[in-house]
Amino acid sequence: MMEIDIGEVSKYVGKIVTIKGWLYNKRSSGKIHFLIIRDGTGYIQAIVEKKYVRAEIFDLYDELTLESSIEVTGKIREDKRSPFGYEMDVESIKIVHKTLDYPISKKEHGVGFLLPIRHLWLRSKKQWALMRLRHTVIKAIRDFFDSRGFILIDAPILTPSACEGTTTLFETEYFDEKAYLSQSGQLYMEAACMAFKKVYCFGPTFRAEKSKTRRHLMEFWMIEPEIAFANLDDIMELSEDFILYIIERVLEQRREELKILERDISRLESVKKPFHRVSYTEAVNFLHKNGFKDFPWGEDFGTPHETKISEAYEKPVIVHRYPKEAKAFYMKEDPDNPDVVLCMDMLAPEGYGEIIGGSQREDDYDKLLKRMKKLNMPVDDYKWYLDLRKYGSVPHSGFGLGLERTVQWIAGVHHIRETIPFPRLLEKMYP
RNA sequence: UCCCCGGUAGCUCAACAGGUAGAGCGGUGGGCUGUUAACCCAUAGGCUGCUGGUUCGAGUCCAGCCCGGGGAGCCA
Repeated sequence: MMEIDIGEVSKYVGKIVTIKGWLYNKRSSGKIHFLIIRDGTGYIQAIVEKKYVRAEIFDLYDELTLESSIEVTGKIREDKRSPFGYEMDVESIKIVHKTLDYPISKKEHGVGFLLPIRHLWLRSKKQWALMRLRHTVIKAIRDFFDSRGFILIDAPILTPSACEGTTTLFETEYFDEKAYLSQSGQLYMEAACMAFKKVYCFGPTFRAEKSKTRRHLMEFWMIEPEIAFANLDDIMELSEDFILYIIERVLEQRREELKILERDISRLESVKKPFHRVSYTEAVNFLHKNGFKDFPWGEDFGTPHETKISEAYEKPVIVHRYPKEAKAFYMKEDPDNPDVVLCMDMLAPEGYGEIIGGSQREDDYDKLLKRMKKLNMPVDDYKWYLDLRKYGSVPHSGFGLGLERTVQWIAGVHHIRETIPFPRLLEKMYP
């Protein structure tokens, strides 16, 4: 008997095949039973009619509980009445393992209930769609950089000190030394781009901030490209192409999943080049006219400000050239205005917040050293980083994209915790 | 750390102005030959988060505590 994946069912119309999976739902009208089966690759409705199958097969319906693992054999048929377009006329059913008291029912559940059973929640249809979407976003990210000649350079996860010095880090032990879980691979990418020109890293990132919002995770995945001889304009351009590439791929390959997620696809289709670009100063003027008339120039934007700015546009918006004092030490001063630095943030539309943060890096040894000293940074720990400005320093730029924030926006889900298989939340890491 | 909201059946929620604790789903038993979170009938299931207070009477009002949620800060 031919065994198939449900995802390939359209190739087997008229054939008798076996499907191995789990019972997702069942319904009955007495002499006809409907079994909704999922196997991880898709969903199909299987029909068990009393007049066509042996009594012991027909009666198995009563024993079948939701999420029991089963093997079903029958003929595949196209049928508009099926919620999935295809059906199987069942000839035989084998119960592999009978599930008792599966906790997730067909009605809605709250997160307090679902999070501790994330290992089971992943089987639900919305989570199925989300993880498949996430997979495609990751694949698109790798293909984008690969197709443009970038080299993947993995950054270390155990690091001796903070990269940016602002966020709280997870501390651990490295033999007799203190070590921290990486909060960014950027500094290492700066070293790597001097060896490979165009590089990127894609790995987990850890931030021990006590953030308790629907946009924060303690552990998330970040993609950080870094390019030698690139300036701020170059990476703004790159970030646009990058986001467009991801959106196009998702629209091409994940229509079904977006439908399950009830995503308004027109919002994604309207994302076209060029994105809106505004300077920090222009954004502050905008805020002054839109409900934040006392916002002081020089302060970093908070969430309400970012939301206000992003809601003014139907596409992502890039805000560039923030005040120097509000930004990280490594950002290059704007030669046209020493109060601002050559940096950029990309804000997703619909209030999903910052998905990209990037900058041109300070490439002047003396200026960087002076800045680090002014901020009381442990300069000795950064000797290797300063070396990059000592031996053939060049202008270089890069940015970081938050994978889960991007998936959250594309999928249109309310909370970021659903965009990663096993979310690490504030004081919560089970399962 | 601060602010706001919540905690009632296994789950999701209701209970007006303080007056015997309710529904849907899930469970159990029965029915139905095209169901779409199927539906119909019957049935079991409760220390209303905890402690104390006000009251003839508290799920409801008050105080304290515990737990959960999401918002600020910080960021992707």
